[in-house]
Amino acid sequence: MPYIPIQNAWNGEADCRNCSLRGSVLFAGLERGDFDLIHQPIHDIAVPVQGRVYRVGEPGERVFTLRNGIVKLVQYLPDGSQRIVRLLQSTDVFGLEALLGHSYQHDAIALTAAELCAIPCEVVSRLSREQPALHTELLRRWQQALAEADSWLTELATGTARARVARLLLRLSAGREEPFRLLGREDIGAMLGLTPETVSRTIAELRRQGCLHELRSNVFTVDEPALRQIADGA
Amino acid sequence: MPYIPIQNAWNGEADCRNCSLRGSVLFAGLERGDFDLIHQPIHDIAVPVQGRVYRVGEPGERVFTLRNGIVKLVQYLPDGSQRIVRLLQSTDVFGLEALLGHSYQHDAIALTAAELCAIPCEVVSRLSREQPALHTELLRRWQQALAEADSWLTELATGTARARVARLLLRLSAGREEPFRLLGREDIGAMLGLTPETVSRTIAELRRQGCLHELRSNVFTVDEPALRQIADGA
DNA sequence: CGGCCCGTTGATTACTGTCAACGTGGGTGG
DNA sequence: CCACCCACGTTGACAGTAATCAACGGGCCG
Repeated sequence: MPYIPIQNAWNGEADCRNCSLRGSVLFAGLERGDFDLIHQPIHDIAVPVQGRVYRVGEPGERVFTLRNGIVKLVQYLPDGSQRIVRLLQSTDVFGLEALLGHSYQHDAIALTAAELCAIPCEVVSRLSREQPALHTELLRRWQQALAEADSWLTELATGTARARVARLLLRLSAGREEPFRLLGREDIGAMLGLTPETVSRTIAELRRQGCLHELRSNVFTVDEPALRQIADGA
Repeated sequence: MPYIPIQNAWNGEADCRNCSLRGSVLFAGLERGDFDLIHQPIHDIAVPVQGRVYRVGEPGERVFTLRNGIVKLVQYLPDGSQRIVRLLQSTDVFGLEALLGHSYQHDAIALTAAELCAIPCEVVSRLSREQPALHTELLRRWQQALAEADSWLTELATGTARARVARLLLRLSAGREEPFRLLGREDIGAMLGLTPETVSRTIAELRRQGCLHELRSNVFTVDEPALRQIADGA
């Protein structure tokens, strides 16, 4: 369970002007000149599978943008059980609480190898003071996270195991036609509030019913309409 | 299930300068002069029990501050089942999505008689442009809602019915020594993802075990340490 | 090649949902 | 003002679902 110190995994200073993700990223609205205001390095970081970006309670000094890969945000209960409260993918921003001087409220752990930008809070604070566009973008990001949290609760914590698994599969396959690699059973369980065994059984059942086809080991395609029926309680 | 048009329940224009809640409210950081920038009326609204403040999908034109009472935010699944995703109390702000031009994402329904301020988005947008203090306060509110949503999921959607009910009771009694009126069994169920029957049984059991004392009908005091043990999975 | 982690499956138990009946308090209408 | 009715909480019996404990097999890494 390696904690990846930022320095060790450092790839080099990001060149935001030429960022391949500009347009969908936090700094989307900025002009070329605005980047001159950045006086602290923005790091481009590689995180291995299972690498921890930050830990709950750690003082928050940076905000992160995910460039590729999947990251989970995890919270824990006193009895040690864990719950995944959000899943992040490309262009998502996380660790926003750092901007308010708070410590991080989750463990952020990479589910796949991931690449991300670490932006010092000071940079964001300063730019957002001078650039209303960035400020609005921040609000939008916050609201997006909140909406995601609410629908996560409504969709993934309500109903039978079958319905919840179906809804999760729909989310994960979201639109794309291609097959996709499914997460580990334990992680799925932590998202849905189920045990790994129940998840495994449920997936097996969906596969037998033809809602789900396993191409290679743990790589699936979905029958979206069929899954949606189950998701909506059929 | 009356929808309460704002005009019908109008109490009069709020006088924010002399607001009894200033200090804890959204406009806390403003100076006296700032209020001169308000050119649209802020309404003080009374909402009866079960009154709907706004409806999911309705175009969002106002942000609300709860002065007293309890309001629930509800989301629905395609099969009609509902889930309460947040509970609001005095000084809480809701409907923030309106500031981004979004329609409301929940039904907001009063669980008790409630009194609240309805602030036109335009007022908040304008003030926040001129007043960094308000801007920061907005970010804080957003983050607070997000943190609440995350802990809601972790605490109230994880573990057995007993543990979840216990955690909810601890939240509702939160600190205060005095007895408090419990919500309806159906609402509790909608918060925890349980049926009203299971909630009723669980509460009866906690009462038999002495963790919970019913003074009057549906008015309780709690044995906090005992409840916390159960909440933490004992 | 061996061990280990992970997913799968079975058997059993515990828990929660469902359906139904009953009592009570509050509100309505006569 | 009283009677009635309805909504809500409670409880019981039962069915269905998920958790638990245990065993097994396959793939991957050392």
